[in-house]
Amino acid sequence: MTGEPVKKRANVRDVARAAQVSVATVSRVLNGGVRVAQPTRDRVEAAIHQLRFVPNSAARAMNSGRSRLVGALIPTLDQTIFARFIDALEAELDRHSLSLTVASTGGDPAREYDRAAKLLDLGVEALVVSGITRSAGFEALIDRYDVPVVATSYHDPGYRFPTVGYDNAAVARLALDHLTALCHRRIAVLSGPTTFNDRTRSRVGALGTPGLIQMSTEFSFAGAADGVDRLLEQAPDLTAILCTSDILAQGALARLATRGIAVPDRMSVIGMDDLPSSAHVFPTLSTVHLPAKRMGQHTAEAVAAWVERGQVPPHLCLDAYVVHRASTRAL
Amino acid sequence: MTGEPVKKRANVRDVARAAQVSVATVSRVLNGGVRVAQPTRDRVEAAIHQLRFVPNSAARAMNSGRSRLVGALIPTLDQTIFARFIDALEAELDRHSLSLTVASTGGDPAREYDRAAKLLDLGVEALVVSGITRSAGFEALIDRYDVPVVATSYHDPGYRFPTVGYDNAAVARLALDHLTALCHRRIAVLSGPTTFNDRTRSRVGALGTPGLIQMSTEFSFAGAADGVDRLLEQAPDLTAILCTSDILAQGALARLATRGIAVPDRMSVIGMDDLPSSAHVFPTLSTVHLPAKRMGQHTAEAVAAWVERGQVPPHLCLDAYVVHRASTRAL
DNA sequence: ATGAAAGCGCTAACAC
DNA sequence: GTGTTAGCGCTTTCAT
Repeated sequence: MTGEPVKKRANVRDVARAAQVSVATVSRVLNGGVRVAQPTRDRVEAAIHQLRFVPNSAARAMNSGRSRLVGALIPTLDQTIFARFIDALEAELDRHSLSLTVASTGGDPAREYDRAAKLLDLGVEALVVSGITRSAGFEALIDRYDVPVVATSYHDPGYRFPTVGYDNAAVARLALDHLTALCHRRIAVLSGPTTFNDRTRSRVGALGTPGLIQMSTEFSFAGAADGVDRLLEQAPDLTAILCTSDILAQGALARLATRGIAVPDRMSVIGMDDLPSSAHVFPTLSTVHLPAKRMGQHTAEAVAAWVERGQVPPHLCLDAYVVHRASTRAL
Repeated sequence: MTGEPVKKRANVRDVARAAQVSVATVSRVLNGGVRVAQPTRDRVEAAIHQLRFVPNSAARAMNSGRSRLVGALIPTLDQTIFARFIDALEAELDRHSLSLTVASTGGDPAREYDRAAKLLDLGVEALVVSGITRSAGFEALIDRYDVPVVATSYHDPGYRFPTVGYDNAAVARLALDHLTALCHRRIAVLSGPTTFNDRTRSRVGALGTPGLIQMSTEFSFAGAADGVDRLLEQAPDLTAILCTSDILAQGALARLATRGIAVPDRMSVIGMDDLPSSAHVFPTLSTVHLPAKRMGQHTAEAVAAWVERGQVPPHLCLDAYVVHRASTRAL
């Protein structure tokens, strides 16, 4: 058996030969910018198509120092609000010919550090992270690799890395104002754990009004159900529950329904996030709209401007607003 | 100003020099396998730590032909069931030191082709796709790059690429059997669009029982609401609605609540997917559990075995089962 | 405008 | 066991 001539992928050399030019010229037409005579360029392009040539991205990355890879460190994909963000981020990065590599951290700074290191070793050109709480070594890591970092889901002009997100404290106040404007006074705040979660912490922290009952539970539907039970036991005369996320609010809604407590007649409920489902649960959920999709797009723009043109993006505060639906009403 | 000596990243050569060995030896300790004398290895490792050496992955990829990158083409991240899958896939791939690069296709084969081509150019070692419907050129593309492909969310032993998923037809029948066992006879099937979606098509197709009313709507809460309205108009004597996904079922539940139709007293509703939220909506949703998380783990294992050891994975059918909750009951 | 040639950082033959 | 050396496929000076 004569070994069949394994048809290898064409490389610049093959293209150069076919187009009767040098590899440098091939490289020039590959990467725009430089001027190449039209006839020459045509010949090269013909050869590229004919040989089905596709530049090897590892080789390209090695020489140019550009991997066209962006890494995203998210607490979890398994949560609508982050998934929406990532979905939009990916779509927009693609428009800049950048690919998105994801890594989940479980919201744990130590894991974030590990995964960041791996992503950096992989050669990502930029990192997208969530919130502003970092592990100790993170900044040193970034300094070492000298790579752009954009922090999301949070707006903090004082943060070392550019932030693209919302003012979580303001978001919480928006929800509270909505309830107080509806004359509610006996209000409870139902939140997820604040450990490791600066977004939740900011939201809860902004609600330091005396008279508010705070309740922290596991971040899940089940957690919300449990939280509602404990809340009702502790303060039977409650008239409104402010949840720091729609997941919690939806869980609370379901629990209240089970317990036969009419919403909004006997209890008002408001969430934050404005998940797509929130407009369709029963009763439809009043909430603070957070532009996760736009955040993904803006983040992609910020990253692209930074890696493509070296423009460090400004901090960006996306605005949130209350969506008044059926789960809240005036007392 | 004398240009500050920009401290470049150390490379194998630097390590070799520091450890007083050759680059080949450094490479050997970097990639296990070959035997290196312990004292030598110790010296090399010391040098690596001291110089904070991290192998350049582009260079490594170029020489070894291994990028350690896996690409996933999903219809959308912005849907819990896919997000859960990706979350698990990513976590498990990480355990094999593989990174996950995602690309969303919107469920459109043409876009899938485009994104696949980009991912392949990027140098991914394997591709994870959803379902078994591919664009015309897809297979040719795969042949050209000769890269492993694993199809998910679908089990079809006859498919060209290994599938890891569930038997969608059986899943649908499970739901139908549940309803008929509860003596329901006037049953409607509410599904999303079947164009481009072979999973939905299989589910609906398996339900060819005469007497079933089929209704296709947009895949969303709003679509479900609309579908319920049309269904009720068309067949007021309906006693059960079988939805091809929990999203649709939850939308139906909300709509029925709005219309004052008691579930399950006047209408039973069953979904498919078993989203985490389904156990907590009101009433809790009966559904067919689909192991999205386990699918992610198995898919990662299949991919890893293939790229690491050349083992083409077998088709895998994960089992689904009915979860009987409060939204269905016997007539 | 184009070509020649020098690497980029690493792996893998092949030698000793 | 360890070292030498030749590339991998591309980008990038530097000539011409």
